[in-house]
Amino acid sequence: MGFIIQLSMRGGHGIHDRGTRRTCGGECSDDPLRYYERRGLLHPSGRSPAGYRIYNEESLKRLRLIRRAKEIGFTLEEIRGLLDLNIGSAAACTRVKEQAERKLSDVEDKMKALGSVKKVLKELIKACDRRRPTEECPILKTIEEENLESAKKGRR
Amino acid sequence: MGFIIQLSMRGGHGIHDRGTRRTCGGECSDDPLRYYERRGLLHPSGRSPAGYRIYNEESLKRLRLIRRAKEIGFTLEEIRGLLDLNIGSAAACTRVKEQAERKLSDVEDKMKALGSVKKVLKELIKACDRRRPTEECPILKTIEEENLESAKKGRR
DNA sequence: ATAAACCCCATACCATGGTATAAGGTCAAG
DNA sequence: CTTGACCTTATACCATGGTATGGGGTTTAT
Repeated sequence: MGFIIQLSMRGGHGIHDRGTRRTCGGECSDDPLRYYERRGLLHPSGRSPAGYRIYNEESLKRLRLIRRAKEIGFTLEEIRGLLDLNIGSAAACTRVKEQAERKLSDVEDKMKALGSVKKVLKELIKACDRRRPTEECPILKTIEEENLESAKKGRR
Repeated sequence: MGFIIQLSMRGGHGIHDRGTRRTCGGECSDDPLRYYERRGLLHPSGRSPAGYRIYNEESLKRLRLIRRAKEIGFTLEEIRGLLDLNIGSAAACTRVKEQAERKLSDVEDKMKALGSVKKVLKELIKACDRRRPTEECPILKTIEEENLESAKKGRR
């Protein structure tokens, strides 16, 4: 029924070859998987008689979801929250959407903060170009004086 | 000559009052100062006979520079680099400007990446609104399938 | 049957920017 | 001359998302 995703690489026992790296079917490296398990994001569907983790198609789907969500910018904690909503249920949709909206507003905040920073940096660089040869560095001089409240407010 | 910036707050010895917080002239709390010292960013100009750190006006200027630069988004390592260029010297200006330009390009990369993420999130939320009541959550469904190469490429 | 290649677990370590704690020394006021 | 508030040091801990190491068991190919 279940199949064993090809896992690890960081051989055990003594002087084994430790340089090699393998991925589970090209899907991911071993340790993050265990790390996700510790964090409560992904549990194997069972264990083989020898104690090896067995993952099924459902786990694989979960894993893909985890990695997509991570790319989108959700933290592992947030992803755990999403997964805990019970993926299949239509009722969870509203809460998932709320999460996505929160994340969207986070992203917008971060972009705004970065925007202020960008403006400051551009001004600093321009000041450098206006500098006369004997003057001291206007970037450092400006950084010392500048009031960056705008940039600070942009932060979340 | 030198003066002692009012430092700490997290009293020592036993059952002292540990709740109070004081700042060095309203400038900063104690421990970050020591942390910057360990990281090589800010050194006291000397020590009092009892071994207390003594900071002068120059240190204070450096400290303000550190904090501004941090707001702009430089890491402590980068700031150490800036400070090592020898602030006063006009010759350092070119290198400082180069750093600022690198940082600007970092910031632009990050904004681009966030832009992709934002687009994806908006699409997901819209998909939710189009959902018929019996359907399962389109966000989770989409996350499972979505190819986010564009978002990945935007990363630095 | 033996070695390579893989798995298990527990623990420690990485960077980042600090905060918290313990166990003391110093200093000024009362 | 004691008390409280401040300073010193060293070390451990926080979150975040993992990677590395050591010591051992299993499975597979030759």
